[in-house]
Formats: sequence, structure tokens, C-alpha cells
Amino acid sequence: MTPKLTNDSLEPSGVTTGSPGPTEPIEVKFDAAPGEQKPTDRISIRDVAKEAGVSVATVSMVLNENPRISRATHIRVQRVIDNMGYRPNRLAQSLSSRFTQVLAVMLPPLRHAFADAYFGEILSGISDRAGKLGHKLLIEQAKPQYIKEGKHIELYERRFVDGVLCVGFNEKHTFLTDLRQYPMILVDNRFGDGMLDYVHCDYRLGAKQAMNCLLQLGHRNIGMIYAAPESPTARDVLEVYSTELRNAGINPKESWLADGCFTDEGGAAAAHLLTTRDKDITALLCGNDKMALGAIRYLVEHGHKVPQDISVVGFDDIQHLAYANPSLTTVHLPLYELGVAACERLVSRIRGKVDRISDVLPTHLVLRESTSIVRTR
Amino acid sequence: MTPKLTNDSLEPSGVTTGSPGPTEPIEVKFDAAPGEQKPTDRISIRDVAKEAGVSVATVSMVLNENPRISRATHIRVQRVIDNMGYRPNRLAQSLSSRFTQVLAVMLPPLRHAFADAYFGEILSGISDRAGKLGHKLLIEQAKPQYIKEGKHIELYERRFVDGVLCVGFNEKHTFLTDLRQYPMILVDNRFGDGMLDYVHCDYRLGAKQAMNCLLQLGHRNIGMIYAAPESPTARDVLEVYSTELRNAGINPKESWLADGCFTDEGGAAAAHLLTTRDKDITALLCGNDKMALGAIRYLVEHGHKVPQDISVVGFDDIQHLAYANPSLTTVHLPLYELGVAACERLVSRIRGKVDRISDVLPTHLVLRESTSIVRTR
DNA sequence: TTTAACTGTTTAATCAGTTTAACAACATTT
DNA sequence: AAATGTTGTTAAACTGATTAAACAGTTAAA
Repeated sequence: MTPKLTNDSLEPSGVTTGSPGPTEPIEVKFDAAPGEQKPTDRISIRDVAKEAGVSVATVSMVLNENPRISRATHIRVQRVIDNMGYRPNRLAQSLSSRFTQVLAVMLPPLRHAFADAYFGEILSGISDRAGKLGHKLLIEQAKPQYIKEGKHIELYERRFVDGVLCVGFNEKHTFLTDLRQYPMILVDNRFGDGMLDYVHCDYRLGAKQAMNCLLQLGHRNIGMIYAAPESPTARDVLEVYSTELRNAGINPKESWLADGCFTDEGGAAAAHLLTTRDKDITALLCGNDKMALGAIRYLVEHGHKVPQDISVVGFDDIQHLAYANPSLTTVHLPLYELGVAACERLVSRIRGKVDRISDVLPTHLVLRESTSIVRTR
Repeated sequence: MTPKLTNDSLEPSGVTTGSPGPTEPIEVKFDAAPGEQKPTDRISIRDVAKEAGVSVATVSMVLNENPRISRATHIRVQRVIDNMGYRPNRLAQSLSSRFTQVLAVMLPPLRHAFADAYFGEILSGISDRAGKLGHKLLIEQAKPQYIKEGKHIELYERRFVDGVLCVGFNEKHTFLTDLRQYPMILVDNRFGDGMLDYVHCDYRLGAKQAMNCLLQLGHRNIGMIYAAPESPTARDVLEVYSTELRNAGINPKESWLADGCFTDEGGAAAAHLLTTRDKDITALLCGNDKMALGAIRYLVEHGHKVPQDISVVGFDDIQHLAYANPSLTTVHLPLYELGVAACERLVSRIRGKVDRISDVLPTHLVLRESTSIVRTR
């Protein structure tokens, strides 16, 4: 395979116009090289058709395993395809089939969305399943400018993707409604009372599991470090927290609540606020593991023993935090499975399913070292 | 906008053939609805051309800001485009222009590649720059099966992407050579003596900075927790480590070296090995922050004070670890900038640049709490 | 023996753009 | 006045596939 000159590679250099007369076009002739291949090196469906002695339609149908093609023809054409190493151009395929076989994952414009364990786990599930379903994955970040320019709509309108998985958004993100008419699924949240397709973890169940655990250990003064009350699933946890306290005959106090912003530092600050505001708190329920870790860090550094003085329960079950000291009792969210399910559902929607999608995946509690029986004063 | 019946929606249901005579085709007439719109709802370049009273070629040239279009025509057509809300189908665009405006990021098949701070930082840089350059990003994982099926080659051959950024690979990953003939850039490593385009951090400089620091603090028995010696950049660190020791008149011992596999646990295990094998070690140079953290965790849990007894220096400067206790002295790798640079270079290669790409980005040392002057026995 | 039904394949239209070469309408040299 | 150049636009070919409709050839039923 000697590299052949193309017209492109001629133009920029080598040939200097001028000497005889500029009107005469410079003729460059390629004498038919041994083998007599066409100048185009990329093989198309037409080349295959010619080689196999059938029409392009037949080749296309072989490619798409159309049952109207006879077994004999299928085998014959397939052999030619393999021999020639032909790979269909998927731009052309998508252009006429109207399916791109590409999905987008839309992430919030957080600087470190890509390095986050929560997103990572979901993404991993999405990626694995998308691969199995023969779909590629585009990653997008919903930056303000991006939304303003309507790039999220272009994703569909310009035929970049067949569908979008939105991860890490809540009801504050109103641009989501722009995508209502397209295949889209909201991952790990709901929106506007089920107006958008969604798949999320059962935060109510998770909250119940966590509260049951703490109540059974004898805790009655249980604080909560929440975050993002604009998120329906986050509200689920808050609601169940209050309900479970009331069911246990406890009146939840306003001073038991603090916002931890889903961050490490936020969790620490919230722990500070809660423990100084109310000395009787013996347990903390945290909206995610990061805040729980921050809270533990603060508590330990300020003379509270965990779990002897204060028990802490998280939410997420981020892998790497199992090593923390003390290791964290937490509600395990099936994030990988959530990604898988979301991807699966989205593809079924793309393929024509019409019912609303609203799946809820069960959680379970993972008991580790950050919880213990309530302290006796 | 009342939804209109299309031919598609007629076929499957409703019409039952049979009664009068099956020969007679069943005629269904749509009487021209008020407004008389065409049945196709997606606007194409032809619609725009008709509306603007020009040819499709003109519209295309306006779209691509071809200077041969007069200012007046440009404005007039652009106005029609805006009014109609026309968005060019990028499958068709790519099909004829031969550019997809899509790049792929190839990641190793690690289960948690998506949740990793190292990859996340690089990805963030790549994503930001790709967006600015008008490119979309596909994420792929080089699983064994994936490579075996040649999917990495299909990425180009089937026109999914114009180029690929490979992150997290080394010379063990021979599939990289398959991509030599296409626009590809290896991120944060080299391959086969510069046979592939690359951009990486200056690990030699980083190692020098770390060693200078330790040597200046009086350390002479310096252990090293390395990883992946098949990686050229990892070897750079090892080499400089030895060289710097020798330059300081110290003979590096074999027993000062341990493989930490780039993981937390590996770092802990390596620290165990090194400290038990050689009690005189007063400092550890670690190939990345994760191993450094693991080492510190092990050391602290086993009665060694950090940094009083043993100083530890890492590599990476992962954001979240600044909070660690003690906080980590480490070589800052400009990973975000690396992603930016890699993306930039790759695009310039796609656009025709022919020289080999081999950029090296400078590092710097971040002095924190995990290092101190050598202990006096 | 017609007629109808079924199989397997092809023709031709279509998807929605880009790009080359041609061309008309003027302006500028010789 | 003829030849040449410039400018802006367009017709038509091209990108590389899918698919509906047509068609030829064979078989089964009336």
C-alpha cells in the first residue's frame, strides 16, 4: 500500500505556476498503477455491491439483517464485506435511518462533575449499558451560556443524539422542560410531579432505613444535615425524617436541621451549627456521604467521639469512603444500577415506548462503625 | 399545531382490508388543511432557500460564511434562517464535509475511571476546550473485548470522530499503535520513543522538585513508592529519583523501592514493606497522591508520626486531598491545562498540522504539612 | 389454465447538506 | 470594440447510506 498523491496534497506545495502560461491548466496524470484501484481509498457500499455482483439495496439489507434476503445471498455478500474490510459510514446510515445511536449525558456545570464519585458511579452504569445497546455516549455540561444558546435543544434538532440522560439536576433547572418533547430521562430525581420521565433511588425507603436504625439504637434527638431542598428526592428524605420522628413520638425541632450544601466543608459547618445550637443531639442523618464525612471530621476534631458521643449516618455509599475512620454507616444507593436502568429506559423510549417512565430503585442500609447505641448521660 | 397523521401512522392499525375487493387500493385523502403546510415538519436547507428566494448553495455558503456571498445576501438569508429557526442537520453536514466535529476520549477499562480525580481533572480541561473549539466529546472505554472487535478503529473508519484523546495508557497498551495513522494524542504519557503524538506533564521536573525539597530538608534515606514501571513517565520519576540521590552522594538501595499500584491500599502496603525492611528511611516519595495518602494512613496507624518521623511527598495535587491530615506536600501536575493542551493540539492536527506533537508541561511543588526537616536520632 | 400469492432482488427516491464548475452581469484593460 | 477580469449566484454532482415500490420468477390454489 503505497500512499498515493491526492489532489489535496498537490495544491499547497511543489507545483509553482508561472513559467509557460498561466492559462494552461497544469495536467497531472496518474498512469494506471499495477492493480488499477480507484483513487478513492474509502470503500463504500457501492464498491461492495459491485464486487458481490448485487445491488446496493441488497448489501444494505444484508447489513441490516433484513429477512427478505435469502440465506445464500446473505452469506455471499457478507463474505465480500468481510474480505474487503468494509465498514458502513454511520453518518450516512444515521442520515437516512433517522437514528444516530448516540445518547448524551447532561451534567451540571460543576467544575468537578467529572471527578465526582456520585456522578462517576452513575456514568459507569450508563456507559456500560449504552455500549451493550450499541449506543455511543456524548458528554455535555449544562453551563448557563450553553443553555442560553439553546445548545441542549440543538442536540436533538441538529441530530447529534437520539436522547439525553440528565444527571444531577432538580426542579430549579427549568431548562429541563425544554426537552419534554424529546426522548429524555431525568436520573435520580423527579420533576414537576412526574411531568418528565425519571428513574431515581428510593430516597423515602433509604430515609426510613436510616431512621429505623437510629431509633432502634435508642436515639431520640436526631439532627439532620440536608441539602438542596429544591430537589424532590432531597425533600423526600426530609419528609420521612420528620414523619419517622413523629411516629416515634418525637417532635422534630427546627434547630435540628442544617443545610450542608452536599459538600465536605458544608457538612462540617452544619455539624458545628447543630452541635453548638443543641447539645442534646446524639445522632446525625446526612443527605450524602460527603457531608457525613465532613461532619465526622468536624466532630472528631472538636472532641466529640464518633460513634460514642454522636452517631452519623450518610447517604450514597461511595466506594472509597469505606476506609474512613470510623467507617461510615450509610444508605446504599444503587447508583450503577440506576445508570443502567436509566439508559435502558431511555433507549426503549427512543424505540417507541410511549408510557411515562418513572422507576424507583430500592436502597439498603450498610451498617459500619459510625453508629452505635445512644450515649447515656 | 395539531398533530397530523403521517403515512406511517396509518399502516399499522385502523384500516382492515377485505370487504369490497382487495384489488382496489384504499384511498385516503387529506383535504388541504387551512395553512397548507407540507407534511414534513423538519425544515431543511431547501425550505430556507425557497423562502429566501435563493438557491440552496447560497444558503449553505451563508451558513459557512463563505466570503463569496455578498454582504446584502448574507444578511437577508441569515434573517430568514433566524426567523424560520432553521438548524442545519449536522449528519448531512458531516457527511459531505468529511468532518464530524466530534472527538473521543478513550479511557482505560477501570471500573471507576469516571469517578477518578486524576481523570476528572484532565477530562474537565478537555471538555472545556473541546466546547470552545466547537467539538463534541464521546467517551469510550478500551475494554479488551472492545479492542478485540476493532471498535477503536471503527471510531474513525465509520466516521464517529475526527480524533481521539487517549488518557491513562502506557506502552503496555499496544492497541495504541493501531491508531497511529489517525489523528490521536496520548495524554500524560509517551509511547515508543515519540512514535505517537503526546502531551504530558514534566515528571522529570516534578521528581527533581520533590527530591530537592527532601534533600534540602536533610533527608538521605529516601524511599520511593512507584507504580506502573511500564509507563515512560513513571520511569522518568524513578530515574530522576536515583539520579538525584547519586548527585547528592547517596547510593540508592534496592530496598528503598516498592510498587504501590497507584492505589490507596497499595500505598499502605508499600509503606509497610519499606518501613519494616529498612528502619532508617526518613522520607517517602510517592508516584501519586492516592498512594501517598495510603502510606500516611498506614504510617500514622502504626506509630510513625508524619512528618516528624517520616516525611511524605506525593504527585498529582488532587484537589480534595488538601484537607487531609496532615495535608500533603505534593508535586502539582497541571492536569486541567494538560487536557486543554491535548485537545488544542489534537484539533490542530485534525485541521492539517503535520509535525509530531510532543508537549511537556511544567510542574511545581506544593509545600504542605507532610514534610519536615529530617528527624535526629 | 388462469389467477393469486410468495420470494428475492433491484430501481429509484430520499435523507440534508457541501462543493465544483458554469454562468450572467458588469467593470476594466488593451 | 474586443478581450479580460471580477463578483455573486446557481445548477448539478456528490457525500453514503436506507427504503418504498416495482418487478421477475416460482409455486400454490381455484
